[in-house]
This record gives sequence, structure tokens and C-alpha cells, in this order.
Amino acid sequence: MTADKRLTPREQDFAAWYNEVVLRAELADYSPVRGSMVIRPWGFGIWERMQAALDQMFKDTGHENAYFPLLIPQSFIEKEAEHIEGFKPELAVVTHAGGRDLEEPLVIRPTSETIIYSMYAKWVQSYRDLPILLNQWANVMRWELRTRLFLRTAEFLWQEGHTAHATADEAQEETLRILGVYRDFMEQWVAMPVVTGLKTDSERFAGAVRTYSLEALMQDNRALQAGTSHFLGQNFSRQFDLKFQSVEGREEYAWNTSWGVSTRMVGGLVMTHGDDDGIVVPPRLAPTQVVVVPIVKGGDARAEAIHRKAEELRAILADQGVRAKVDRRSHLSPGAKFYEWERKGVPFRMELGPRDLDKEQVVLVRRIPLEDGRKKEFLSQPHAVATLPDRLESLQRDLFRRATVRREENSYRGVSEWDEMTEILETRGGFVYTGWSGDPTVEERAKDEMKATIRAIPSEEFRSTPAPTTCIGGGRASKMEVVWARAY
RNA sequence: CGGGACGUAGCGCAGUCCGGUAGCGCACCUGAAUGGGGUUCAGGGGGUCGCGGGUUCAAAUCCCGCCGUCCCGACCA
Repeated sequence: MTADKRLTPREQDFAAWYNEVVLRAELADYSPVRGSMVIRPWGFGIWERMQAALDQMFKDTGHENAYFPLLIPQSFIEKEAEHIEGFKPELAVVTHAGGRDLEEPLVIRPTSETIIYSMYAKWVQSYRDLPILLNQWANVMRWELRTRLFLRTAEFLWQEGHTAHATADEAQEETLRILGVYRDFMEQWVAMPVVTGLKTDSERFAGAVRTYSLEALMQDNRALQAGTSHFLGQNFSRQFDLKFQSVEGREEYAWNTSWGVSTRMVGGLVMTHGDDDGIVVPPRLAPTQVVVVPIVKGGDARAEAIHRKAEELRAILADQGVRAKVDRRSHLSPGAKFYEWERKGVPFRMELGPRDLDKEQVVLVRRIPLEDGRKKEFLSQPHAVATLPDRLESLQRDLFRRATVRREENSYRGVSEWDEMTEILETRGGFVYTGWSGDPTVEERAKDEMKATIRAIPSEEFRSTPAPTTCIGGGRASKMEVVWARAY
């Protein structure tokens, strides 16, 4: 085995490991366009599973899908003052089309609030037309100065939900409902624990009244904002004249929410579960859950029998709803296949060779070890096949448990001294819980001194007991607990 | 946009100082053997040397200009 076949270990250079694993697990590749990437079938397969799960959850909570255009009149983006302030620097604008300069430039959507609410204004007259609960799956573009595969690309895929309600309470309830949906999704599908909470003003979405987010801790102990849900108040409805007549006959502006998660989640998955051998895909998201590797010798008369048995096992697994595949490629040695599928993070490998055929067994290998440290098990064929659905679910749970333990080990509560926070964030990293007076200058100072930000004002269940009493900035009393980290 | 580095085969690089037939490793193709953790041997294909101009008998190499990429900072799902 030569050195260049291995990945740079995470311990040595996490950023290099991340890039290599994304490229070599064939999740994505660089494209000819600066900052834009190609999502390859293995990466897109994972995204498709994420989409399918989320889509179902949205529908189960009463939402419908629709589609709005890619191009937005520039004047729309400019209507909401904070919104344009926040997005102006990263807009890509079409000024020329059909061989002529356009009368009004068209912005390639960085997000779709403006065009969507302008349409809602057309569709809503009465409280009877509310709520509107729509979602769209789309691509958006933000001209970032520095990009990273999946984590920050100029163009990315996401879903954006946009709702309109008759009352503030109802919109607020929707904002939190989606926060819960996202949390379930991240825990149960991505197996990625998250801290939910409210953003401070400095990190709030441009144009929102309140932004809630879900923050995950990556293996290098930097935070990743995995999703956001915004309560927009009437900021956009006022600008786009999204009005309705209430039961009482009054004309009122609607209350909006918007929320999204993106292909960034794939990066989160990689940095949450990956190891020095490659990525580890949670079984529920894995395009292939079990790869059957037949081990056949060129001159062996049993070669055909082995392939037949492999196919038979695959078919039985498929009947049980397990996504299995037989790797019949003859130009690769078994070892080469093992490494390849491990790099791609397939949850289980099933080896089937002449010896197994004789004993009617298989060698089942788990992508990460069982609790007792074993990876390989020799199992009778019927038993292996029958237990695989349970084994997949068990691996799914183990991944979540392992990630949660890691996050807790790297979370620091009750930190009250500035120097202590500095020491943690500049060496180990992680989530640091402290008290905060609400003074934004404390945030600025942390950003300047240690490149750290308040990731969230945590939701109740994530708060510490006892609650902090003093502000981390020194002197003053704490008004709320906050979570600090260096972030992606 | 400021500071630094680099553009030579799909990938990673040597060759550039000191001009003289474009090379190495991996990958790829063919054949044979091999096959339970990255298989071996033999043969083979593939390059406008980032682009444009200049100097020269002769330029990957020297000179001028441009373009692009990556890293470090300022902006960010």
C-alpha cells in the first residue's frame, strides 16, 4: 500500500482531509466555473435521500411544493432595506439578454422571498386565502469570495419554504414547527445532533424579525449552521403589499416565515461521521446500504455459482427494502473494492467467496465497529439477510449516539471568564456556553480576538442549570445564556 | 481587493537557474497469470508545456503583457 492511496489524516490537516474525501468518495468535483461544483452520482444520491425525507415531512405538516423563477427583477430585491443590505455584495446580475441590454437588470436569486411574496400579494384577498404554505426545491446563487465544496459554493441546491399567515402567533408557531421538523430530520436521518436556538441581531437573516437556527459541531470542533427558520413579521408583506381582509373586515398585512436547508448538509454529514478511511453514510441516507463483493478465482468452476448466490442474496435484501448491490467488476481485486466502498461510506459489506459458498455463510463487515470492537462477522446466509434491516437501524442509532457523545465531550458549560473562553476556542474549539448581557460589543470583541461568534441563544432544553449569572464580557449581569464557537 | 505561491498527459510532479528530440509515478488500454485488504508481468495510447507577443538558427526554458488557480486577510447558508 502506498501512501498516496490513503487520505490525509483528520488529525494532521482537517481541511485537506475534507477536500480529499469529498473528491475521492466521488461526492463532488470542481467545475470549470469558479466556486461552482459538480455533484456526482454518489453525492447526489445522498442529497436525493435527504430531499425525499424532508419533502415527506413538509407534506406531512401541510405544505405543498411549487416553483418560482430563477430571475428576480433587481427592484424587488431592493425593496426591503435590510434584505438588500445583506445580499447586495453577493448578487450575480443579468444585464444583457437576447443581444441587448435589459431595461431592468435581473438578479439570479440568492433566496426567493421577494418574488414569492410579490406573487402571494396577487393571490391573497381574504383571511380565507390564508395560510399559504409553500416550499420550493431550487438552486440559488451567492457570489461568495471564498468557496468550499458543499459548505460554501457560489451556486447551491436547497429547499426554501415560504408561508403567509393571518396572525403573528400563527407565523411564529410555523417558524418553530419547522425548526422541529429540521431537528428531527437532522437527528433521525443525518444522525447529526444539533443545538437549536435563536440568532442574535448580528447573525439574523437580512430582513427577518427573528432567525432560529440549528447548529452542529463538526469533528474539528467548529460549528456548522445546518438550517435556519425565520419569522419575518410583516417586513416583506408591507413592501410587497401582501394584504388581506380580516374576519372583522379590516385590511391587514400578512405575517411571513421562511426556512431552508441546503446541500451544505452533505458537508455536515461528511464532517460529522467521516474517518481517516473515508466518509460514513448513515444507512437511511445511503444510496447503497449493502455492497455484496463476490470473491471468485479465474479458473474456479464455482465462479458462476458464487455470482448466482450473490445475486440471490441481493434480491432477497431488495425484497426487504434494503438497497443492496453486487460489485461484479472483474478488473479489481477484492481488496481494492473494499477500500473503495469504505471510502464511499457504504454501511455494510457482504463478502461471498468459495469458502462461504461451501459453508453457506457470508462475511459481513460493518463500516464502523460494533460496541465490542468487532467489524467482521461470519454469519449463515439466511441469518445475515434476515437481520440486515435491524443492523442498518442499529448502525444509524450508533452514529447518532457517537456524534452526540463527541459533541457533549466538546461542549463547555458554566464558562464565566473571558480568558477561559479564549483558551478553549483558540486551542481545542467546541461549544462554549456563557452568560451574555445582550451587548453587541461583546460579540464584536470575540470575533476580533478569537474569530468566534454566538451561534445561538439556545432553546430551553439546551440551557445549563444553574443558569449563568454574569456576562462573559465582564462585570454586568447575564440576561441570557449563549453558545459560542468558531463557525464554518 | 491587498500579501504569498503556482500553472508541463486525467491526477501528483521533475525538467526552467545554464535554450538544443518533453520525462517520471499513479491512473487508463491490450494480453496473460492472479483474486479472502489497494495483484503481478509484458506490451501500449495520451501533452497547442495557461494565453498572446518578442529575442534566437532553435524557447517549457530568456524578455514583456495578459489570464487563471490555490493559500493567508477583509465578506458569507
